[in-house]
Amino acid sequence: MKLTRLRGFQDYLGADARALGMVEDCARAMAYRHALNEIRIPALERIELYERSSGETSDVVQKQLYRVPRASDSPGESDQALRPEGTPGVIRAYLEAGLDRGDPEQRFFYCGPMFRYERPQKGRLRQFNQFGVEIFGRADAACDAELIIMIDEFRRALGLEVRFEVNSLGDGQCRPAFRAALLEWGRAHHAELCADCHQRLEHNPLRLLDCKTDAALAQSAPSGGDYLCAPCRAHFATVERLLGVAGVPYVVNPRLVRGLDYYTRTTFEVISSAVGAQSASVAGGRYDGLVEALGGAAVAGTGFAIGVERTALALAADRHAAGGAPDAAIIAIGEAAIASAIELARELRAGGLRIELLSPDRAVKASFRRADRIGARHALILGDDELRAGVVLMRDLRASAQATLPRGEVAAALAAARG
RNA sequence: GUGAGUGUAGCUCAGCUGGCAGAGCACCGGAUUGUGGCUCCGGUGGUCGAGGGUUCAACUCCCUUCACUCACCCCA
Repeated sequence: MKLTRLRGFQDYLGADARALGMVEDCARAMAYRHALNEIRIPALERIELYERSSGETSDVVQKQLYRVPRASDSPGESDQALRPEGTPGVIRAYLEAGLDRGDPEQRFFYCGPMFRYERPQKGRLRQFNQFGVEIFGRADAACDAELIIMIDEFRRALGLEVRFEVNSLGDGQCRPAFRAALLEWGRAHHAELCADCHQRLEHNPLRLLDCKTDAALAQSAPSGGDYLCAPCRAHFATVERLLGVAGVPYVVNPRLVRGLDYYTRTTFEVISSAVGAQSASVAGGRYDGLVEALGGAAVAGTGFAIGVERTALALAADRHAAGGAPDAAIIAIGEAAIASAIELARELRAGGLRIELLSPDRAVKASFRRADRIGARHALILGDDELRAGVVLMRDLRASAQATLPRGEVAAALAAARG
């Protein structure tokens, strides 16, 4: 029996871990600029929360939920699950704080791990991180546009080339007609549809539109845009106009759909190439019916979630290859020098420098090799001679030059070398 | 849940028609007793995923199984 990580769970080391940190840092900076407030919510919630937001019969609740027992000695039916996404938990917290009746307009962001029991593939793990934004109490199209513009700023900061796809799903007024038209079309073409589409016809007719088996056939299906009512049409037109003014490079994809009824109007995804088939690195949209469906007041909602790992996959390697390297590695030689080296390290770190104190057990030659290996810009040698004279031997490992400096001048010299 | 591909050193991989288990990188040491990278020399490191079968002989062929990867499904 080997102790390996579980299927669908991942370790991140070195540059891979730095890439995730970079994505999260960038997203936090974006959230700060847009005056969003952090919300921290539990990873474990009642299963009922997800049953009510996604539907008891949905695949998500039926098959993909990580159900956990209350305690190891209480077998039987579990009523709690690890969160598969952030939105229901955020709404639950929003309602529990009474904000829907007190102060309904709220702007939140959150970041953390989500869990879905699925077959892993590229860009799809059983534990993954999402950076999410949820805005409540804003029904206007400007809010939808600003969310997409926010993501555009985020991806530009990371230097990512992506494609924005947007669509409008309509609302309770106009969607039923579209759905009915799709059903009718599906029944008329029943013989031509693939086996998967026969399932979709029963459970989720909107998904007929993104069939991969016969994309040409799906093209001939009714298009949602033709069924939008006047208010939905106006809303979407405003979103498009504002995106155009902001210079967001988007395309309208009429086949971009969501399965559940509380999704309304604007929906969007950010598509990254080089991520594999799971190419949507950000997904979001308007969900005006969801707060009410979870027992709150009729408050509009809109938001998105960034897939942190998927975004990191799309990052160019050179964006995060460096960054872990210390300004200096300290090599202490001899018993007396160790305490002094620790003190030197403290002084330098206090000045904001990145310092690694190497093991004094290693041979000097091996210490230099180590300093080089971890990418240290400098090696600082502290032995009996230097100790006596109150100096440090500072070697520039890139330039292969070295000089003896008074201890007090080392920090400034290292900072200067940072450039 | 379905399909395909891949499992050999820490990593990336080679291994022919079945005949001694290999390379590069990494790591450790030496050439250089307080000086890295480059070079040279040496060394550590193997359940060939696992189990079974065929054979004088299996990393190699056959069966089973497990794991990983990609894709489908799904994607709230």
